[in-house]
Amino acid sequence: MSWKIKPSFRLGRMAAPKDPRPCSIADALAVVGEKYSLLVLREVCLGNGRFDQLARNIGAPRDILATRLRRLVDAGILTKRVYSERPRRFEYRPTRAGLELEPVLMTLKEWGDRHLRDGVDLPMVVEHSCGSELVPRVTCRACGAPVRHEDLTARPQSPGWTVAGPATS
Amino acid sequence: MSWKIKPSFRLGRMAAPKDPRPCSIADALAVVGEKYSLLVLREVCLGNGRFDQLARNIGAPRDILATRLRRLVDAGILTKRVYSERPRRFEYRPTRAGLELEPVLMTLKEWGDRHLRDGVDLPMVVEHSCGSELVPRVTCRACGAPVRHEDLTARPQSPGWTVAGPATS
DNA sequence: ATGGTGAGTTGGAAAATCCAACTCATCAGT
DNA sequence: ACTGATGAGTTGGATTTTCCAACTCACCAT
Repeated sequence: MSWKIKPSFRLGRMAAPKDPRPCSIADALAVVGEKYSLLVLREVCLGNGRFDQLARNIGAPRDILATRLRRLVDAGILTKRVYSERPRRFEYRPTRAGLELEPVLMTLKEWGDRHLRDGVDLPMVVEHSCGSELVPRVTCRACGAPVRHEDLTARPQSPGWTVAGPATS
Repeated sequence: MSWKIKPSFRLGRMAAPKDPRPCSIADALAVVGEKYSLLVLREVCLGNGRFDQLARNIGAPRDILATRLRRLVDAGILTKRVYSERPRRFEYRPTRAGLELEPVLMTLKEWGDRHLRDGVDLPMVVEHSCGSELVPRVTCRACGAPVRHEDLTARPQSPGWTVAGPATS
């Protein structure tokens, strides 16, 4: 019998690392990127923080929901608090860090409103304290201009970052 | 032998619908919420649109990556274009809709920078055309104020939306 | 004693992911 | 002509997650 040499060993090719880039996007997704996690946050931000409400409103299997809640509490995004002793009942609420994810949710919602709404059912309306409907816009903190792809340049200063220059279709 | 009656039938309890809420966040996540999808978008926005680059930079299994790319192309977020006949080679690029997800990415990145960076490896820097480092901020389009949870009120006008009032930890 | 609610847990089936290796076409070097 | 490399995937099998319905446990109401 003859041996087939593993191609990986023919030349000492390095094993590919899992996520080569030190990236806050990847890290954030590792925390809130699993299925249902952001929907949990949506509900919790709306004040619907009880297990059964969450299961119903999100449509998530109860066991999965339970593990997501554990994870989000561990990650410091949610807190679990007792709202009734005897019978013991709990409620999940967003922490500060959790609330600060709301802009992400709103930005995603706005994208969905523009690209995915079919005209049949209207998007939910969120009202801003200024009196008008909230249409979130992502701006540059320094100059205040809306963020558009054309205005961005990635600077690969941390090692592990290589870019090929801006891309447009 | 005695029958155990399914509790679901004891009282005519309605089967729980999958996602009861008509929600743009849920819809958006159905498109870009699967594992790796947003990382693909990150790379593609950086101009790294080739299969092997994507696989390396993201650390995704090649088969999964292939199905994600198909999905993102189908959803109109990416286009696949030939950059070389003979040998036939392809490249993925963001569409307009894809580019418009970049603010979501940047907002997520900013959250990660603030909450997840450990000080060991620095966050990647994105430069805005105004000259300073981009720190994205989500604002209300109407009044320009930064979006904070305290200033938001959900108006459940579409059916299926019930909220319990704002929540804070 | 029976039923209901809230917050989960359990067990088994179904689906998705992971991984290394394989394909196929083409080019580059010797 | 052969050997090796590159790009863009595909394939088969093991592992991990998800899904689902039912079950638990504690308490309250009738």
